[in-house]
Amino acid sequence: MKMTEKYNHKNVEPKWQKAWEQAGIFHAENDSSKPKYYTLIEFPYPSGQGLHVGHPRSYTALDIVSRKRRMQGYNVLYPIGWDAFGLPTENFAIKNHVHPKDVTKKNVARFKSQLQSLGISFDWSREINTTDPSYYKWTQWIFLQLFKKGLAYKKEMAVNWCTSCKCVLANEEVVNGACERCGSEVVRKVKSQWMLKITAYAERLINDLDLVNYPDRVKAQQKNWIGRSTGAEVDFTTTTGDILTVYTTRPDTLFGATYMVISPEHPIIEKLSGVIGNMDEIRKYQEAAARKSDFERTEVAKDKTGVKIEGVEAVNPVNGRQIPVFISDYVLVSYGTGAIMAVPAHDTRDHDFAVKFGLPIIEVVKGGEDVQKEAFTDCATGIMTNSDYLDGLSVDDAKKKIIEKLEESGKGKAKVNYKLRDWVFSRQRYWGEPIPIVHCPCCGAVPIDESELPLELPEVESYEPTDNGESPLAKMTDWVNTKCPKCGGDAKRETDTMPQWAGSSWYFLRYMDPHNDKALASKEALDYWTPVDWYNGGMEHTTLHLLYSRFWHKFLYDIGVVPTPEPYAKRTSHGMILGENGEKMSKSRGNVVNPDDIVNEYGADTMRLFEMFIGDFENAAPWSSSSIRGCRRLAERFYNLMNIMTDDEGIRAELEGPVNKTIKKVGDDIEILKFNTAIAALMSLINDITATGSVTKGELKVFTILMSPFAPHIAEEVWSQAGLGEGFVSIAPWPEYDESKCVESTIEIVVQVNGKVRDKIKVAADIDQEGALSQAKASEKVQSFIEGKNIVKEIYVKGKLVNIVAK
RNA sequence: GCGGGCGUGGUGAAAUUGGCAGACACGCAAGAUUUAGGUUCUUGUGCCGUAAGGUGUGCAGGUUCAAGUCCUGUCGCCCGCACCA
Repeated sequence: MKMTEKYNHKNVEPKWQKAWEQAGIFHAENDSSKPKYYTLIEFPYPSGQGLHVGHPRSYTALDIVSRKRRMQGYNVLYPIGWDAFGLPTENFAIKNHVHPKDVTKKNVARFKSQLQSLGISFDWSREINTTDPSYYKWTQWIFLQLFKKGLAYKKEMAVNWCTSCKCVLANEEVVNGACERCGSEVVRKVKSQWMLKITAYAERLINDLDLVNYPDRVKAQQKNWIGRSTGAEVDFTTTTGDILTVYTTRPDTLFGATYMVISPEHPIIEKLSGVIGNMDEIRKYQEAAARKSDFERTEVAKDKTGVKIEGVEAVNPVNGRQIPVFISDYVLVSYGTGAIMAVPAHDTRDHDFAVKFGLPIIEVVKGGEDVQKEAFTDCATGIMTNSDYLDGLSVDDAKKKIIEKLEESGKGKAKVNYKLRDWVFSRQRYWGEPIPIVHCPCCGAVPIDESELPLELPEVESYEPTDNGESPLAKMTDWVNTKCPKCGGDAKRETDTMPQWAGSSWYFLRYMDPHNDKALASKEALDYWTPVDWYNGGMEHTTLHLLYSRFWHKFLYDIGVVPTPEPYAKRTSHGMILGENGEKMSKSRGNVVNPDDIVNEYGADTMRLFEMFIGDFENAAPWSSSSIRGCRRLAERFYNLMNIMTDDEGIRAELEGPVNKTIKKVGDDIEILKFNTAIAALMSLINDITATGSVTKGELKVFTILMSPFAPHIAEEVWSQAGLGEGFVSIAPWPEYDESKCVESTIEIVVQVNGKVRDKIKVAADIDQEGALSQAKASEKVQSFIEGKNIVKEIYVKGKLVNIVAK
């Protein structure tokens, strides 16, 4: 027997990476008779820090799936690219006086070599980069289509302004009143901004969640974010004869409305300024509210403030009662109509306000405690009262009836509202896709001709954002000054750029046909590959990227570009890898693990095995520098099996059960993301094999195939050194298991007396109840526990246990 | 406040329809071989107890022959949203 050398990952891993690349075995075919399978991971942002150990967790998981699919005979597309526009690169470029393009190039090169050292079976021939003009040409093209359909529009509005990035942020990018990226304060600023009408798709973005296989938590979070609510709009007439429309989800409580509140920005205030008696006071309140940042405005939520509008009252349309109108910043101008009817008896916020301002509280739903003390908000159980024709009805019935009445009288109607806002799409920065629009004094906003795409970023001297909130592009007069595509007159280019989310909203389509210069992808490619079969990514993208890209995809579906209403058939999410101390990895905490060090010390296979073994894939898991050795041991024990290999091509009888069970277990577990238990099963099998002191060639062959998705380099090495088969194990057929071999002929069943385990007996697998019970009762141990007692009941669970209940 | 999730050994974690709690690892202990910087192998390892046995999945109840799993209550932690009418 020839002793193999000690396993050396430093030689083996690069060797096979090169061999795979040369043979092109991971290239997806656009023209294939095989069934297709499209696996996708969120393409990375090539940051200056290099790869994080978190990246490979997701990439390895879908690599395992992709490799298994190839072995099962699928034509697999598992692509990779770079989401490379964005602020960190731009900020680095500014600081170091280099072009963001060069920074990106360098970062991409580093990421690429790091990823390639992990042996992930990406199809590198389809690599894309969002900052490549041949790519962003199509990002701009999609924008133009959105513009043409009226879904991209410019609007003067209060936006989130990051004081440090000097840039507008989408609502989704503001976290607790601070910039998601840099943590600086975000203030409101009125600016003219490009917007995308994602709200037009709100209903479909909710409903079509039924068409896809996403985790419930992802669906719930998206629904929550879109925030659909049903209710009614009700018109209140003011004593000045104006109409004040409110939105309410509780039209049933209309008889309990004792005052109204409008937001400080409500336009009716200006309209009535001549009539309002205390305009000075109102203005003061408006100014104070405007000065507050989002953060303060929500943080100071506990104590309600407001001012009563003197000289104007509103009339409740159902009972003609006159009620006062207040302004208060607890009512948001951006939601509903910016005005509410206040029902303090049945809304805690209204209750707080009413108590503070001494306003009447009228109970209209019976069933609570004293509404003077606390609002009764549980609408499921209550019965209407003090509400004229609604009295005695349930809340649900009352809602229906009042809406009917309002619609009859023309004073209101049923209405659905969403929390989702339109997407603020402008950024006042350099390193993004230029928005392909020209502003003409005569024609307004005019799209540039599609033949002019891509509209490339001009070279600029300085990327510094300007203090007045304009993009650095605004200083490029040569570029900015142009002719109107419509009338030919002097005009100026739009100088804002698109947000980082633009390029990632459709990138999965480009992978299908990445070099196409006639279309974002050919129709044939789109028809063949769409939808993505399995998309894995982080939970943090649920309300940003995932929602945005679903929106774009639905739009592309509507204009006939893509063949499916949803981009991703199945979505899964990985948990974070934490530092060894259980905290999030960060430089400041000093708990960062560099993947390069791990690959260098233990090898990519060990790194892959460990990241999959570390815990439940969907939950966060702390890194452990000692546990990783267990995975290295598995790799070495696997390699050393070659030392005890016999020429027998078969599988020995005593290992048929374990081998077949492991094939089943590993295969099944990969499908449900249980990589940790799949690896545990492989460990068990190698324990069983080594316990016999030898391994047959046939056994090693199966074991090597099962190992190869997890530890592909070492599997390839064993495959070749031991002469287990032709070609690459990476594309060898996935083994079938024999169900009949998975069941043992004799099994051990547990014998309980009164629910406590007293003995275990070996019986034939097909034993019947009588046989099992009589054998159980024959056990000495069992007898000692039932002696002198009456057997009241006997339970037999087939193949599992016997329970004897004795008193 | 709303939505989602979690709580199991010294550690990471396993556990179809309720059916042997702790698979598989890490760590630790003892032993063997042996390399003398971390190797490999064997055995043991939830807790109490020499043992028989008892006990044990955040806590308190309940259903059941049988509960980590189902039900009720409660405590603690994490994530997302949040004055959304």
